[in-house]
Amino acid sequence: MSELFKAPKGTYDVVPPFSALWLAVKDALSTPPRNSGYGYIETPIFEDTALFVRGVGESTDVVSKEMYTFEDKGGRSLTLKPEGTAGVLRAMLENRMDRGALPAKVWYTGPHFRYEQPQSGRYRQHTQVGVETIGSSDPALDAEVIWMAHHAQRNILGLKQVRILVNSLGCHKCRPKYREVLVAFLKTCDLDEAAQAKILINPLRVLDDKRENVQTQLKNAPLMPDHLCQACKDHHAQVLQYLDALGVGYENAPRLVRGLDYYVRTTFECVHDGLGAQSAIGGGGRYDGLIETLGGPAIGGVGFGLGVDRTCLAVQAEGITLVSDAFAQVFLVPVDQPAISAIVALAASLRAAEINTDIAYDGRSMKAAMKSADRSGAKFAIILGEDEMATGTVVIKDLVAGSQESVPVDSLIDDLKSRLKNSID
RNA sequence: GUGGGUGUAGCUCAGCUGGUAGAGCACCUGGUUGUGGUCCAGGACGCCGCGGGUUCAAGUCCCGUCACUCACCCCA
Repeated sequence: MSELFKAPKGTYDVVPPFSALWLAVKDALSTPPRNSGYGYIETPIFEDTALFVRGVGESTDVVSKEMYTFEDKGGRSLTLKPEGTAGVLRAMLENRMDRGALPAKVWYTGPHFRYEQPQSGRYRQHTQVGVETIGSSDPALDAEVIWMAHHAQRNILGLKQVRILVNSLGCHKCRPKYREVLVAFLKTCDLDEAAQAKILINPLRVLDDKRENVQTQLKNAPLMPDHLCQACKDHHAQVLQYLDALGVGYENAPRLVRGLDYYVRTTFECVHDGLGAQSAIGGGGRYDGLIETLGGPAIGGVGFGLGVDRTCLAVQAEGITLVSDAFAQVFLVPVDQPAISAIVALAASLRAAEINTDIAYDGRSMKAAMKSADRSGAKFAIILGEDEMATGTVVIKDLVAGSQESVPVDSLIDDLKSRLKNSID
């Protein structure tokens, strides 16, 4: 026997029973956008490398060292998408969605790829549910996006240990001025090489350095919210006011910075306190200016990306049960060989009637078949043998109560439907 | 990219100071006539991550490597 293959480093398989949770989480995260006027969009898993270089920003870690870039047989440089926004905006522009009714709002889900050192909650392939909106600078839209994340996490999934951190990063007018003030301050600090390098690339990122010796030095650092221009200040105040009105509990996080260069004004991150170091289960913000950078008109946009993998971890960390582990509602047990073909046919008709049905295979003993029935999580076992075939009946056994009775096979579907309905109440 | 930890049956793990492998759970089969979840009996399943070295002898020591894991960094 030859050696088994393993999933590539930093990747994992979504398999039962975990996959049921996975699907439920994807469904939950996409419910608010589906209820808020967002259309579904699906874009290629790879794009021209230049799209990310220009869109996400050359100075970001994502672009400078984490991209899966390759050349295809036609000599094109392509990159597996490391984040969702650039590709979706490209598609919206290419499909002229900027010319129609604005704002245009879309949601999407799919895998993203980053060449990183794997760690708990950090993978080389991870899945996000995201939204992007273009064509509005209304702070109500910023608030809507944040509310959707909050609603999905807090209300639909029932997560309790999530916090939403909100900040404003200013705009292309006020940020450069603030940046100078910040750099001047940082130069007075005693920082190591890594931090010094960040001052040159993006000094704001020094602010969210986790190391204690760095943080203590930054105690009196100038903060962006205190240096916003009037327009940004007004916008931010509006967003916060809407969030209050919507009942979204948030924390002001004046040091929150995101690693993607395109964010402007509103920036937010959803962190979960039960996850260890990789605590961000979602994040997003406004990216006015990015659409122009990608060749589109001078219109604004806001969006978010919510991590499916990390949200699953959060759900598990809180011990929340979203889905039952039952694989079937009804399990068919043949008593003897002749009953097997009858079981196969009966299963098909129950399944066609949308009753979740499974059967025993391989002609094993009835005891083994009953054991499988038990394990399937089904509420009822249907037993069929010689006697039943002769009389046109089947035996329905309630696997929880242990009771059983003989019923006519003709009315089985209706019978089961009412029994299943009753057992839910 | 930088550090720490771990790598033994499907899963969780035991295996003391080196002498060619164990438990629990899970799985399969039985416990006479067509019945599960409890119980009893039996059974199958291990290149002890991989490669090299030391040794008469290595799961056990040394080196390397890969993978997993935790943290920095970064982010979902």
